Parts: sequence; structure tokens; C-alpha cells
Amino acid sequence: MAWTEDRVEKLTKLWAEGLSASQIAKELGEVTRNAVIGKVHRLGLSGRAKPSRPKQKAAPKTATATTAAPAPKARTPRAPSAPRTPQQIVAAAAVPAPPPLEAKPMSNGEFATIMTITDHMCKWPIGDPTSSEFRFCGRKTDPDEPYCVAHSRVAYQPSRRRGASSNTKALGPSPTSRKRLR
DNA sequence: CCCTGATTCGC
DNA sequence: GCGAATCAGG
Repeated sequence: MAWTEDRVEKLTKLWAEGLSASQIAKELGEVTRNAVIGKVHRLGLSGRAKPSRPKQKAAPKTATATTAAPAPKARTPRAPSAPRTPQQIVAAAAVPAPPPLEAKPMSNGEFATIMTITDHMCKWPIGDPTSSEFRFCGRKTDPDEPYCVAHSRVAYQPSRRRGASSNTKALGPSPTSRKRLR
């Protein structure tokens, strides 16, 4: 499939409208998103609403075998930006310090510690981590959940909007208006 | 792991 | 010119 003029025209239009390369590829058909991107570049209309383009890095790979630099490949120390740890939340709570729930002893009467914590046990930290008194909540959790129900609520506070309109109306997502949903 | 665009390079 | 492979990032 060659890039006929009408196809290039459509590509240009869709790209200008902000559709992603893969979306355009599906729209056009017979082409991959790589083909689309490649064409976009060749047409010289890359970087649409791209505010920043400070990076000029690419792949060396099968390049100049001569003086081939070892390529340090510095790992970007980007922060993971996790969902917030209990410590952070407790710290953020500062003075008010809401006491969620105390630790719950296990069947043997002991508290869950770093040594005894297992799956399905709430891993909400209780106490000073440097203290021997440090323990975990230890309540039962749902599969794959790090915390019990109560602590999960504290850990993942998505700024509860009261009277949240749970509009789960699943109208067929328009192929064009489809926006990311992960 | 899903996705995004960017770049390179063999064809 | 083309686009798969690859990279880099979200």
C-alpha cells in the first residue's frame, strides 16, 4: 500500500486533529502506526502540541563500529510516584493524626511483624519502624491488596467526592472521541 | 504491560 | 521513500 495523495491528506488531517499514530493507522488501514509516524516525520509535521522537545537522543545500536563509545546509558533516577505510602499519609496528616486502626494480633496472639507478615495480611505499618514494637495491621486483605479494607480507604483517598454520580453509562465509545482509559 | 511519539537504518 | 525495530517516556 503506497501513500496515495488522498491517504496522505487524511493522515495529515487526522494528525492535525490530534489523533494518535496508532489510531490513524487503524483509520487508514493497511498500515502500522510506525508507518504513520514515519510518514509524519517525512512530511515534516511531527511534534504537534508538543510543548517541549529538548531531548535529542536516539539509538546508537548498529552504528559506527570504530570509536564506538561504551555508552554509559545513565539510568534516569525518576521517582516512582507511588500511590503514597502510609508513612507519607500519616506525615501529611501531621497534627490531627487520625488513628485508623490498631494492629490486630494473629491467631497465635502475636502481632504481624516484618518477619511474620504474609500475603493476605494488611501491611499497614503501626508504630515506629525503628522500634521493636513496630508491627503491621495484620488484618485480612483481599487478594493482591496490600491493606485491609479500612486501611485501603485511608491509603487511597481519591478525594472522595460526595454524591458522586456513578454514571457508568457505557455508551459505545466513539472511535474518534476515545480517550485513554487504563 | 499497556500506550505514546522519535529515531535509525536496511531495504 | 518506506516502515520495522528500537528507543525513551507516560
